Amino acid sequence: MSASGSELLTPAEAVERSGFSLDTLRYYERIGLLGSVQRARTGHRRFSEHDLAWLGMLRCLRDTGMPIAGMLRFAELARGGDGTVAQRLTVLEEHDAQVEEQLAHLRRQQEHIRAKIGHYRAFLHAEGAEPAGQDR
Amino acid sequence: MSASGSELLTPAEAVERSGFSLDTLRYYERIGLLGSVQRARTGHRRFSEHDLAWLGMLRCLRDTGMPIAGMLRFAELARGGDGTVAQRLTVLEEHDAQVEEQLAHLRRQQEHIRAKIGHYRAFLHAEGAEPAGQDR
DNA sequence: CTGGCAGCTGGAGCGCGGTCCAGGTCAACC
DNA sequence: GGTTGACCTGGACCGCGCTCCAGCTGCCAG
Repeated sequence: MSASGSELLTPAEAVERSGFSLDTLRYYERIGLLGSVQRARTGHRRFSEHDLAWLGMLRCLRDTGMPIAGMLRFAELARGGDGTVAQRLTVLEEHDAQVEEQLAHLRRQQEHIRAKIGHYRAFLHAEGAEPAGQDR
Repeated sequence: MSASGSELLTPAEAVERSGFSLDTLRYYERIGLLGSVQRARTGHRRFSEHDLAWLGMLRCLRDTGMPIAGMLRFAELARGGDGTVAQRLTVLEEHDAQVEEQLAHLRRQQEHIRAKIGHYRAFLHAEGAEPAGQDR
């Protein structure tokens, strides 16, 4: 706890830097995704760089489709300290595999979309070249 | 029993082939994503191959993150016939671009996850090699 | 004739992930 | 002293995309 007392961010700054809304930050704290945010004397939150880094991790997990329950599990492990690193590693490895699957699935579906696009283009091309009837 | 002068599928068959639940098929029909499914005399649905193909398209759009409202718009265009092909093409092209963004974003986030995994591995490695140290 | 089963309908309910709101506290500035 | 503005809290509410349910019909097997 040696931090230079000045590295703390106001809620507004944390919103800006994390990209989460203030409501979401409060929500995450409430459900335990974000532990023990410091407070100013007034009761206002003060986010540390550490908090911000953790929020970056949460964003990453969230954006790759991990549900809140999963993030919560990860958060609890993280609170468990160094002893849980192996478990956290496992969680991330499994999640990484799921992300890989997502990517593959997305690419496959994208191919279908592109095939359809090609089909539509061909149709329009044919129609333009051979105006079978009336325009417009 | 390849009866099938008409190739119509029962609800159960449609569920199996489309991968959507029966409730979802009914829901899609209700909200207008799936127009005019035929009925047997008993009132039971009979899905055509055409319906199944359309459901495939819907799955593709849904799985790539298009919201129901977007699919609905696409469905309405599709019901509009050949005259809407150009608009449908535009919709799909835009959607394809969004899928591309999703892919890029997912890949970026995956890199972060992998970096973290690397970090954890390094930690475990160091700990295993040099068990006496305390850190933090 | 009797069951059982597949499917029907309209409508209520759910899980997720936030988002919004009323009512209040402090600090600072005019 | 008064007003503004950032932030606080607990709890209600929301939009999405289904999912479930009660109560019913019709068909086929035994």
